[in-house]
Amino acid sequence: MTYESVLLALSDPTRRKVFETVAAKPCAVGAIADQLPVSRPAVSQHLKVLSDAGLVHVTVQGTRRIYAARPEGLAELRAYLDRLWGDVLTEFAKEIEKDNPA
Amino acid sequence: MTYESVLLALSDPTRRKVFETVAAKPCAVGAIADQLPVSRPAVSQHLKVLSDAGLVHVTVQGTRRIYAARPEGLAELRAYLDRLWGDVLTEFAKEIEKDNPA
DNA sequence: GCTTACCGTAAGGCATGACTTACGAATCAG
DNA sequence: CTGATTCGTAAGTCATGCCTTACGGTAAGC
Repeated sequence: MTYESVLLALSDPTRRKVFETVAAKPCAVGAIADQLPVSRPAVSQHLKVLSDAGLVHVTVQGTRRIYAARPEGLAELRAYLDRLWGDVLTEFAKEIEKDNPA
Repeated sequence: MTYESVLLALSDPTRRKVFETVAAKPCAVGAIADQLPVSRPAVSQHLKVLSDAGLVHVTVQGTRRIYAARPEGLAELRAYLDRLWGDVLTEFAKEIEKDNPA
């Protein structure tokens, strides 16, 4: 939902791998777990965190649940980074100007 | 250095606040701690993590150390996000096309 | 209906991480 | 040279997080 939850969700390596997997191609839980060195429940828990952060969404398909990436989640984080990027560049320019006075 | 360390560094709320503070204006350690509900050593430890991630750099000034934000650190993370953004949008487009066949 | 496949949740263990206080090093003021 | 300021690091505590196994619930196949 917020960029803070997105940041926290993507900070874990295996959870980030889970997201990258579904970002490349929508996938069922078991299929994701097969490609990772963790158990299926672990993947399920990671998917819950990603879902709460708004990074993925589910579509039920029989007993299987297909998870897919959601653009809005990443957009949230990108907006925050762009904001921060502006501040950093502004301060960086001031510093350069201080070293090279007109 | 890597986008992974940057992601991890910015995942903590107070550490993120520390970075936002120096991003707005270069600052000494004590001055940062005064604006936060944590002790000065805690800020020092956060600054070390931020420094290892390449997000800040130091300039010694007598006994004081002025920390400032470093654009390259954020650039690393932005590049990773843009890469991910491309994958997500591509998959998103496929999904739309599947629902609205030509 | 009964079995099988797929999945979420609960409970517990174990490592990691964030914070504190205490201490030591380095610099400036007097 | 002494005292004061500023800071980094060490040691220890305590919470949080990630993973595991165990269980229950739902849908498909025969």
